[in-house]
Amino acid sequence: MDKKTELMKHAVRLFSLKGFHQTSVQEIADATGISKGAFYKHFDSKEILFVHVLKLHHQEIMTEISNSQASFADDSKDIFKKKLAIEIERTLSNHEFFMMVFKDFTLTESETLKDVFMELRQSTITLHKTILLDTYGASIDPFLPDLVAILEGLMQQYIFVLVFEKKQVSISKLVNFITTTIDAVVNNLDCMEPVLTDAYSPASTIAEGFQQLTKKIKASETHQEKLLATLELLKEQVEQENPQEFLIEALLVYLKQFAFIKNEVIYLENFL
Amino acid sequence: MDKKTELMKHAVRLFSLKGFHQTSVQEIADATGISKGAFYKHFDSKEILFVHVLKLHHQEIMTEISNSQASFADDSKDIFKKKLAIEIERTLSNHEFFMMVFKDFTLTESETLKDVFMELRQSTITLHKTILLDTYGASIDPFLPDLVAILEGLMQQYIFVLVFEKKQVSISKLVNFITTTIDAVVNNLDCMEPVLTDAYSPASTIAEGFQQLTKKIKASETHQEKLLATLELLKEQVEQENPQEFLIEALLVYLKQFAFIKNEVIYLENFL
DNA sequence: GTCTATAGGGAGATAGAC
DNA sequence: GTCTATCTCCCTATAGAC
Repeated sequence: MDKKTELMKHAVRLFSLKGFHQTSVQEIADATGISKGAFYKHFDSKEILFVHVLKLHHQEIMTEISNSQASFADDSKDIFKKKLAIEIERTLSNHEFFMMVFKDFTLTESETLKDVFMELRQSTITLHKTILLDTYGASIDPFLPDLVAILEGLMQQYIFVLVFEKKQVSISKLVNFITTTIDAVVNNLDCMEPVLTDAYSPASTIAEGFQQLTKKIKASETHQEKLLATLELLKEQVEQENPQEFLIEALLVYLKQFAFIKNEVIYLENFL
Repeated sequence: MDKKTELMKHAVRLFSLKGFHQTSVQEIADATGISKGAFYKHFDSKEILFVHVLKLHHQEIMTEISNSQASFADDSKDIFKKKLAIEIERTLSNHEFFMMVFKDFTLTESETLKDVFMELRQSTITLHKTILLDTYGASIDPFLPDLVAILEGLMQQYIFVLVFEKKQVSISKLVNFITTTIDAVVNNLDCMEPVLTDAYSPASTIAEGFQQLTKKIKASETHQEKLLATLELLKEQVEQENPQEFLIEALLVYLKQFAFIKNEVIYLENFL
C-alpha cells in the first residue's frame, strides 16, 4: 500500500479515536512507522491531510449511491429506500469518524465533562417526552422515543440551517411547521412500526422517573433530605396495592413547587 | 457584577467566537481585566469554568419553559407551540455558543477547510434534492428545501441516537420508518406552508444547477475542456426559443457518463 | 485577591545530513 | 524519502511576593 494512503488510514483511525486537534502529527507518523519529518514530504500540513480524508469519505458514499442498481421490480420508492440505506449504512460504519466533531470538542480525558453532557441531554429528553405526552396523549407511548428523535432532529436541523444560511424566518412559522409535521406523523402512526423500542414498559418508565428525580435532588444543594423523604413516601404509596390517591396527588403538587425538578415531576405524573 | 460572573460572560463570548480549545485562559483573563494567575483563584481549571457555563445555559432555558404561562384560550397544542418557540428562540439567540462545537472543530483561521465543508455539504444537499424529486415528483418543488431539512434532520438524529445509545436496529426498519414519515408529511403538504423559501424559482434553480456543475468540473483534473464545452452547448440549447430536444437529451446522457458529476446532472435534468 | 515570573510540556513545521 | 535535531510558539497551571 502507498505510504500516502497508509498515512490517511492511520489518521482516520486516530482522528476518530481522539479528535482532530487532540491527534498530533507525531502520533500519525509513529502509527505509520515513519518520522514526523517524513510526514511533511507527503502532506504539506495536518489540515491538508484532513481535507484529503474528508473528500475521500464523501466521494466513496457518493459513488456507491450513484452506482446502486435498481432491480426490475423496484418502484421509485424502493430506489429511494435503497439510497437512504446506503447513506445510513456508510455513515454508521464510519460513525467514529463522523462523531469526531464531538470527540474533538469534549476532551475525552476528563470524565466530568462527559457526565455533564449526559446529564443535560437526559434532562432535555425528559422535557421533550413530557411535552409530547401532554400534547398528543398517552396513546403515543410506544412511539415516544421515536417522536422525541423526530422532534429533536427537526429542531436541530432547522436551527442549523437557519444559522448557517443566515436566514431570517419567523419563529412562529417554524413552530407551526414543526408542529404540523409531527401532527402528520402522529396521525399516521397506525401504519408505522417504532424503531427505538427501548424495552419499553410502564413499570420501567416509572422506575426511570423516580431514578431521575432522586439523582437531580441529590445533585442539588437545598432541601435534600426533605425532598428525598417526600419521594420515598410517594414511592411507597405508588407501589402499594391500595394507594391513597389524594396523598399521591398532594405529594406531586408539593414536589412541583420546586422549580428545578418540575419537569421531571410532570413527566412522572403522566404514568401514575 | 461578581468577578466570577464577569469571567463567565467573557468566556461565553470568546468560546462562541473561537471555540473552546482555541480560547486560552490568558484571553479570558485579559478580557475581564485580570491576570491569568487571578483566574485560577475563581475557577480551578478552564474546563470547570466551561461546565459552569453549560449548566447555566441549560438551566435558563429550562426555567423559562417551566415558567411559561398558558393563557385561558390556549389548548394543549398552543402550549406545545409556545414551549417549542421558547426553546428555539433561546437556542437561536445563543446560537454562536451552540455552534461552538463546530467552531472548535473547524479552525476558523483557515478558509480552505471551511470551503471544503461547504462544497461537500452542497453536494449532499443536491443529492437529497434529487432523490426526493425522483421519488415524490415535481409537485413537491415549493417544499424542497424543507423536505431536505426534514430528511437530513431525521437521518442525522437517528444516526446520532443509535451511536450514542449503542443501539442495534435493522437499517431497513429505520429506512422504512423515515420513508413513511416523509410520506406522511408529503401527503399533508396541502395544509402546510413552507419555511425555507429561498427565493425559489425554476430559472434560478437551473442557473444554480449549471453553476454547480461548472464548479465541479473546474475542480476536477480530467476532461475539463471537453466537459465545459458540452455544458456550454447545453446551456445555449436550453436558453434557445426552439431547443432541439434530442440534442439536450444526448448531451445529458453524455455528461452522466462521468460518474463524478452524475448526481448534479440528474438534478439539473429534473428542471429541463 | 491580585500580580509577575516561570515551570514544564506539547504542538506544528523546517533544516540539513544521508 | 527518510531520518534526527531544532526552531518557534503557545499552552495550562503554579509559586511566591504584595
